[in-house]
Parts: sequence; C-alpha cells; structure tokens
Amino acid sequence: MTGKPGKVTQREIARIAGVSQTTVSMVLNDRDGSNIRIPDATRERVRRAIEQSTYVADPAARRLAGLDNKILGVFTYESALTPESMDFYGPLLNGIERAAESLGCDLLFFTSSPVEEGRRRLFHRNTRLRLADGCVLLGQQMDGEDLERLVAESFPFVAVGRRDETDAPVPYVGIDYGSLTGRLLDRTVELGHEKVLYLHRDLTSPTARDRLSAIGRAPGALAVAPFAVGDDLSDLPQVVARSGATAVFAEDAFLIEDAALVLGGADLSLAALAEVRGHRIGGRALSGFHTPRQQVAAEALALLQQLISTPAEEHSGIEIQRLLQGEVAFGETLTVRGGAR
Amino acid sequence: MTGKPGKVTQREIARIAGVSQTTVSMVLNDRDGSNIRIPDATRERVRRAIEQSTYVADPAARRLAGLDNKILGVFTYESALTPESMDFYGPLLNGIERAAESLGCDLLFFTSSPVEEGRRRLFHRNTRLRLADGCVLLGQQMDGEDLERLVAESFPFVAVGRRDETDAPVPYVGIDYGSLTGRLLDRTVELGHEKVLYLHRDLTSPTARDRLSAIGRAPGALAVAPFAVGDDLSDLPQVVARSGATAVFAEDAFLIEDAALVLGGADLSLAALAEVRGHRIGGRALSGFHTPRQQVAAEALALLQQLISTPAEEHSGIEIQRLLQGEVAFGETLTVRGGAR
DNA sequence: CCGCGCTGCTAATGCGCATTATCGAGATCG
DNA sequence: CGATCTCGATAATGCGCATTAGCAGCGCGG
Repeated sequence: MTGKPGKVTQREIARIAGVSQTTVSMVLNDRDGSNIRIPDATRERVRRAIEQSTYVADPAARRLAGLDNKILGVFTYESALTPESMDFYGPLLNGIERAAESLGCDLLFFTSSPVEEGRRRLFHRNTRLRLADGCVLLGQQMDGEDLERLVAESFPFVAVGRRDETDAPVPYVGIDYGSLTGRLLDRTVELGHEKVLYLHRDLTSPTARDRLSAIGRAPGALAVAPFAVGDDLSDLPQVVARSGATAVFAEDAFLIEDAALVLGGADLSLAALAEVRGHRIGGRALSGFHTPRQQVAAEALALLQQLISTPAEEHSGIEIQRLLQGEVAFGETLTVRGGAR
Repeated sequence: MTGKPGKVTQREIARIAGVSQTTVSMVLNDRDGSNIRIPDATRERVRRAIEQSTYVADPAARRLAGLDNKILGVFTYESALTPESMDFYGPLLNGIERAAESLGCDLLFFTSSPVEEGRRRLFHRNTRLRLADGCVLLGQQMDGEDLERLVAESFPFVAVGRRDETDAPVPYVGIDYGSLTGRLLDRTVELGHEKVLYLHRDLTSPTARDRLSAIGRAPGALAVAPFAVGDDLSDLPQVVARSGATAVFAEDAFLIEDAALVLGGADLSLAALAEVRGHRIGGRALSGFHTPRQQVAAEALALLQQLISTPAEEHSGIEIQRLLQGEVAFGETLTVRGGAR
C-alpha cells in the first residue's frame, strides 16, 4: 500500500523483502535448478512480502517477455450474443466457457473487429489477436484469407466446423454430417421411400458438400434429387409432385419449416439434415440430427490448448482435423412411405 | 514475409523503409508537433512498407508502454453462458457486446477466476484484470472486498446493478426499482386493493432494500406487509387468509410463480416486483416490470469508457451512479379487487 | 595456500512499443 | 561570417517481467 495505488511491481516486492527483482521472479515462478538456488528462508520472506501486498503480475509484461498468457481468443464472424444468434452460438459459447474454465483460461472476444462486406474482419490495424495465446473461430462462413494468414503466421487457432477453403490444412473440430446423412438415408430406405427431394440454398460450405456427397453415396434403392431453392417457395408443390418424391429433406430446420408451410398437409415425410432440437412441424418433432455442439466447442478448445503447448515441429503428431459423431434424431416427421400423416 | 513468421515488428518495417523504429512509431500514431516533424514523402514510404507487410502492433507492448488497449474486462460472479443463466445474463451480454462493438473495444471474459465459496474471485494470483482498460462487473451478489479493492487501486470499473455494500462510492448503472415499485403500488390502489402481502427471501441486496423502502412509502390507502418465505411455501395460504390481503406480490417472477402454485385458484391479484418478460401464470401475462437490461449494459459501458478516458482528478464531475427507468408491465394478473379471476 | 566447486544471490539484457532528449545539416539573420 | 533557428530525423530510455550470465563468499582437498 505504498506509492501510487494499483501499481505493485516485483521491484517493489523486492525492495520490501530486501532481495533483487530477479529473486522475486524466481520465487513466483518456482524456478529452481543448478544455476538458480534460493533457500527456503528467502523464499518464505519473499512470499510473505507478496501476500502482504496486493501484487498481481502484469499480464502485458508477461506476454512481452514471451510467456503464455492463458488467454484464448474467440472470433465470431457475426455478432454472437444477440437473441437470434443464441440458437446457434449458445451451445457453442457454453461449451467454450466451460472448457476455458477448466483450462484456467480467460476468453478474449474480438468484438471490435470492423465489419466489411457484411462480416467481421479478423485482421485489422489494431487487432488484439496477438494478445491471446491462440484463437477459436466461429461462424457459418469464414474468410479463406484469414485462415491462410493464420497458417502463414503460424498463429495457433482452431476453426469450429469443418473447413477446406484453403490449400494448407486448417485445424478444425466439426460434426460428421456425412455419416449422419448416410444413417438418415438408410433409415429412409427402411421406411420404404424411393425418391427424395433435397432442398438446399448454399452448396459452397464444406458441410453442405459433405451432405451432398453422402447423398451421392445413397443406397441403391434410393434416388435423392437436390433442388436449389430461392426465397420464393411457392412453386415447390409442383416440383415435388413432378418429382414423385415421397419425402422432402432440407439442409436446415428453418428451410424445411418454410417448405412445410408451403406444402401444407401433403402426405410427405420431412427431415432436416441438421440440428432439429426444439423444432416441430404440425406438432410433431422434426426428424433430423442431434449435434453435440458443446462437445465440439470443448474439443476445439482442447485441441487449441494442445497446439499452443506443443512446439510447432511436433504438430505433425497431432490430429488437427476432428469430426465428432452426432445422433440421428428419428423424430416424428419421417414416417413409412405413404404412412398416415 | 521475411524472417520468422508471425513476427513483424516496427523494427522490421523501419529496416525496410530505411528509417528508424521511432519514425515508424510516429507515423503509425500520427504524431506531429514542434519536436517531431516527418515530411509526407517519408510518411508515405513508411506507410507503404507497413501495407506491404502483415504488421500489426503487439497489444502487450502497447499496454506496457502505458497506452489504452481498447479492451474491457467482463467479470461475472456466476457462469454467464449456461442455458439457465441466459435468462438473466442474455440481454445484459447482448447490450455489452453491442456497446463494445460501437466503442471499438474487445471484451475479456475472466472465465479463469477460481471459484471459492460458490462464487468466483476477481483477484487471484494470475488475474489478467490489468490487461483491460477497465472492467464491468455482473452478478446478483458481489463481493464487497472486490469492490473496495478496485476503488483502492483506482482501477476503472462499473457495476451493473445498484450497489451500496461499501463505504466508498461505487460506480454503477442499475434500474430504479423504487420508482417502479411506487408506480405499481399506485396502480394497485387504483384497482381498489387495500392490503397486499409482499413475499421476499433476501433483504440484503440494495435492490431488495429499494423495493422495501418504496413499499414503506406506499399510498396511505394501502398496507403492504412484507413476509419472508423459506423453501417451503405450504403454509402460505393460511398466511394470506389471515392477513386479509387481496393481492400478493413477490420479489421476483419465480417466487410468485411458486406461490401461485400453492395458492391455487384463490381470487388474488399477483405481481412480481421484477422483470416478468416471458412469465405467465395460468395463461395470463404476469404483472410486474419491464426492465431495460440492454440499455443498462450499454450505459454501463459508456460510463466505463468515460471513467477510463477521464483523468482521475476530474471524476468528481461525472455522475457515477445511474439509475435507469423501467416500465410497469400491467399484465393480466393484477386486476380489480375481487375481480373475476 | 592455491585452486576448485558449490551456494546464494544479482546485474544485465531483451521483449515491442511510445516517448524524450538530442543532433547534424542546412537556412536565416544580424 | 559567426550565431541562431528550423527541419528531419534518431539514440536512448523505460514500461514489468523472465532469463542468462556471472560474481562474491565459503568450505574442502591437495
């Protein structure tokens, strides 16, 4: 409590304990070795001085001196904490918070990143990125350049969601939509369906392509026709009728909900090739997937921590691309062909 | 792209542009004055070198050199991102994110703080608190010692929610529950009620006392009897009957919901002296308050920013304790005395 | 009694940046 | 033509910490 408030340094502690700043640092970091020897008596004296004071290490100085900071960056390509985005980000953020807690890390949200062309830019003049030991990237769509640059600068990071936009291999943790899609299609065959219409909007994201390629590997008895839809779904009933499909799937729960509105009470099985928790259609639980979002987030942080604490040369020994298995949610909207609706 | 990846410093830029590190710093910070003069030609040369490279300033070094970092700390006394706590924290966090975005600040969540006695500790050996320019504190209950220490160290901070646990004046932004309570009581009188039972658990928090003192100032025609409840509400019906109350209020929406279950269909008006959004009792919208949580959060960040950017001597000119007005939500459970239920 | 190794510590250095003090080279003035 | 001033820049310093190299003192063996 001497001097100016809020500025207790190791120097000050050293002065009080009658030792050098070096010694204080050594004691604080429990250093010991052939070159550094501090008897318990001195250690104790220093410790006491620290406890008497309100000393806390300045993280900026630690960082500058080249140490880990126990700070993990969180970058979201859209606002993460709005009520609307909570549906998607909520479980992820929850998983991240819990994992960070158990790793003893703080989380730095890059909310300041300027928005350009509808999404945030990770790199800008005053990015605080480097303050973090590493960074988690969240968002439906990511910027390939950002990813490239992170790789080029060998800054530790992990993307949530499968990525293949770049040449260099990007570390990610995602969900195995291919396998899930396959399993749902198997079930669809079991239920007697032979023709399915698959509604989608975007085919550029990796997960969209995963679904599509799983559709391509559909069991022989099943024909799945992809169909790109726009904002206007009004001609969907004709398309379905003409295709002869007995089931309609969509790339996400909202799209199938919209489609269901247009298709009315037609006797069709419906499913989303995505998370369906909380979604119902006409009072029935929507068929689709249950995806382990919390685990994805936790696994992402675990991988990130691993990348941070492992010297770059040994990164080849780490599985940096991980897909977690989800569960097929059979629900109530995928029924036997021609079954009562 | 020379040297080691991910380490472009001002020194490197200086080498490329053929100037000194000092000059680079000057250009970056747009410094200019009688002592520092850099012709546009040189400025341009430096700027070009920076743009060619991937230079970004090291925030740790900036901080160490004594500058603001545009990082605001967020400390919550409980986990903030769990599905359950989203009800309370969600709007606050949303407000904070938006405010931070428009202030150009990043947010540092102190998720690493060790939990002691059920709640997190702000100060601990390796707190990264000082990395932030200032800090927002959230939580139903705060630690008086933490607050004292922040004041003592003159670290800029703002509490969300009214605080009076300490001797020193704590900067806060809260909601004026006293005024809201008064307005709800006026309405209660208008509806013909003369006796109200007020259920509460905790009376130690400042906002609890605000409600109580507003109750003390109730209009003459109204008698409000506070009643402390425990976990077991089973004797509540007798208490209500004996008191002759025609209305029952509670300190929060959950408590009045619990009470409603016990009280069954009795012909009583009900209200919570707190946020009631999303709460219904027997299909009716619960009467109570609508509190502007987003604005509270935004105002808190604005105040924090003001404290940070104002030299400490001038803090006396700032209104550091702010109460925002909410709205009375008349709802459907507060009705005329003896009115149909 | 000289050297050697061991103990217990500290001076010095650097991290990347901002800032202060200075400095050399022309231009201007008296 | 020497003194002063202005311009354009830089060397030096410090922020708080970790780390490397090294130093003084002591005991011990030869």
